[in-house]
Amino acid sequence: MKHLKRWWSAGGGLLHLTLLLSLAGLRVDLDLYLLLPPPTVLRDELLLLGGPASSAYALNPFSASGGWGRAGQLHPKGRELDPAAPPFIPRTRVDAWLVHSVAAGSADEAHGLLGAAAAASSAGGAGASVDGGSQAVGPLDAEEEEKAPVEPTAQVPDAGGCASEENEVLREKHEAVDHSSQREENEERVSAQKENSLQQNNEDENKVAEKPDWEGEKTTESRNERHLNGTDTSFSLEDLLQLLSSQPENSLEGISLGDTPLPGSISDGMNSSAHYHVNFSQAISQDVNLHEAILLCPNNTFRRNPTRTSQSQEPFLQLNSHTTNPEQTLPGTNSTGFLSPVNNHMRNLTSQDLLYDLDVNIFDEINLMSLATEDDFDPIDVSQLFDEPDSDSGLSLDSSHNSTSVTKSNSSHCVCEGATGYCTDHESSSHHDLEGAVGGDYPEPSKLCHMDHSDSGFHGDLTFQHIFHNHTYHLQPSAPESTSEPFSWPGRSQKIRSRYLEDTDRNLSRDERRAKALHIPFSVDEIVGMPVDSFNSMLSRYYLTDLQVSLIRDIRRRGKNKVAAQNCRKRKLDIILNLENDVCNLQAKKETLKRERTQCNKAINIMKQKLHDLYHDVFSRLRDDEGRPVNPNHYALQCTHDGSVLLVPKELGASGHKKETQKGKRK
DNA sequence: AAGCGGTGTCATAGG
DNA sequence: TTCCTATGACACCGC
Repeated sequence: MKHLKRWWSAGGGLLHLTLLLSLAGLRVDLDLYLLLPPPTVLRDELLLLGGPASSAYALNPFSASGGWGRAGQLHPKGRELDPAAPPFIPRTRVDAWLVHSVAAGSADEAHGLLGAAAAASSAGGAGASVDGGSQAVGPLDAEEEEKAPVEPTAQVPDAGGCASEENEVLREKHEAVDHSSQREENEERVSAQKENSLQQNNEDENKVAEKPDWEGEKTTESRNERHLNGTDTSFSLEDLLQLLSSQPENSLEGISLGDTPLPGSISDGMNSSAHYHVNFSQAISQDVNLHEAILLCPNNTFRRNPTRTSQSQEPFLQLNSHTTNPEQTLPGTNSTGFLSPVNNHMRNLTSQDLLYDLDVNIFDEINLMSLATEDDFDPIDVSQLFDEPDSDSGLSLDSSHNSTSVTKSNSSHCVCEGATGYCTDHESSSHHDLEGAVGGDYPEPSKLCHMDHSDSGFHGDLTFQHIFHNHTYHLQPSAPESTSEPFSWPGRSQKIRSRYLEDTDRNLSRDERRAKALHIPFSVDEIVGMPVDSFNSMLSRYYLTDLQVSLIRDIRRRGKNKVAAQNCRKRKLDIILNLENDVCNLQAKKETLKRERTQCNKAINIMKQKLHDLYHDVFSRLRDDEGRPVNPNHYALQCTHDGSVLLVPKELGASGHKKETQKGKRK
C-alpha cells in the first residue's frame, strides 16, 4: 500500500479521472483526467491558452470567480507549504487542464505534461500540492521552474521495497518533466536537462531513501484518506471491477479490494510505466473530443434547453453524478456502500430526472455553500449538519485562502484536511462571489455552466455552482472586504465571525437575501441588468423552479421599478430645479420689465409734459378775429392729413369741416 | 416624539 | 397581450 500511496501521491489524480471517464462510459474514455498538474504545468497551460494568469481568467469556461484564472496563481512558495497540506484542487479544473493538454499537444507532449504533473504531484507533498498549484500566485521564477521537477523526487517517500519500480517511476517523472520543459525551451536545453535530471534522479533517489518514511506517508496518506474514504471517489466498486477486468494490464496483485480498492488498483496499474504509456497514448488516440467534452458538457447539464442531443446528455449526467457525489463524501464514508446505490439509482434515472435532481442538488449545493459561509467551517460540523458525505476536498478554487488551508493543514487531522480545504474554499468562493457581484458584471448566460451535479441527497460541487454562475449577491461597498476576512477567521472568535456574517447579510438588500434564500443562481444585478432576451433565455436555459422563476421575475420587476423610481425622482427633482430656475428667471425678467415700464412711463410723462407745453405755447400765440388770445378751454387744435393745423372750437368739434374752413380763412 | 428627506415597493396608467 | 417606463402613493428608516 505504500507503493500505491506513493503513486497516488505522484499521480493519483490521474487514476481518478480514468475511472471517472470510464464510468461515464461515454464519449470521453481517457485515463488522464485525474492527473494533478504541477504548478508548472498549470502555468504552462495558462501560457498555452493564451496569456497570463489574469487573462486565463476568461479562458475558464466554467468559472467566473475561480477556476483556471486561479490556477495560474501559483504560490511562489508553494513548495514550502506544509508537506501535510492536502492537494486541494478542483479536480474538474485539473481535468480540464489535462484535457486541454492532451487535445492541444502531441502524445509525447501530453505524456510530458502528465509526467510533469505526476512529478509535481509528488512534490506536492512538500507544498507543491495541487492546491498550492491552483492557488499559487504569480509565475514561478526561473529558478523554481528548474527546481520544480527535481524537488518532487526528494519528496517521494521511501517506498521501502519497490526500488525497481520506483526507479521507473522516477525516470518517468523526470522524463515527463523534461517534456514539459521542452515546451518552454529549446531542445538542446531540454536534452541537457534530461541528463541533469537523470543524474539528479539518482541523487534524489538516495535522498529519498534517507527520507523518513512518515514524511511522505503523511502527505500521501492524507490524500489517500480522502480518496479511499470515498471523499474523492467517482465510481462504485462495481464499476471499478468492471474497469479493472477490462484492462488486464491493471494488476490487482497485492491490492486489497476490501481495504482500498479504488486508488490501489488503479495506482497499481499506473505504476507500470508501460501501462502509463499505453494508457496515455490510448487516451490521446481516443481523445476525440475531450476538450469539447469538458467545455460543452455544461450545456447538457444545467441548461434546460440544451442544444445537444440527449444521447450525449445522459452520459454526461451520469458522469457528473459519479464524479460529484462520491467527491462530496466526507472522510469516513463508506464509499462502497454508498456508491452502489447511487449507480443503480442513476441507471434508472432519465435525463429529465437527472436534470431535476440536478436542479435540486444544485441548490442543495448552494445551500451547503451558504452554510459553509454562514456557519462554522469545521468540516466535521458540515458533515454533521447534513449527516451525509459532502466534502469535496478537491474544491480548492480560491487561491486567496491558501494561508487558511495551510494553517489548517498543519493540524495532524488528515481527515479534516480535505474538508478543511473544502470549507475554506467554499467560504472563499462564496465570499468571492459576494464580491464579484459588486461590480455588477455578470457573465454571459451562455458562458454560465455547470459541470457537475450530484445525486439527490448529495450535495455536489457547490463551488462549481458558484463559480459557474457567479450567483452572488453584492455587498455594500462599505462592507468589509471579504477577501481578507477568510484569512482572519481562524484567529478570531466565532462571535466576531458570526457578527461579520450577520453584517454581510444585513448589507444585502431584501431581494438579495431572498435570492440567497432561494438559492437563485444569479446575482440581482444580473437579473435586473441583463437585457430582456438574455433574461428570457436565461430562464429557459436554466432549470429553475416556479418559485425561483417567480422570485427572479419579481426581483427583476422590483429592480427595474426601483431604478425607474430613482429615475423618476431624479427627474422630478430635475423638474423642480428647472422650475425653480424658471421662477428665478421669470422673477428677474419681471423686475426687468418693471424697470422698463417705469422708464417708459417716465418717457411718456416727459412726452406728455412736452406736448402740454407745446400746446399752451401754440395757444398763447393764437388770436381770434378780434385780436384776443384764444381760450384753450374753448378751442382745440386738430391736425389734418395734409399736415396743416386747425383751431377747432370744442363745442363744434363734431362739425370740424366748417371750422376747418373757417380756420383756413383765418390763416 | 414629530417632522423631514431618502428609498423601496406597489399599483396603475400609458406607450 | 406582454413588457417597460413613469409616477403617485404608501411604508419604512435614519437623522
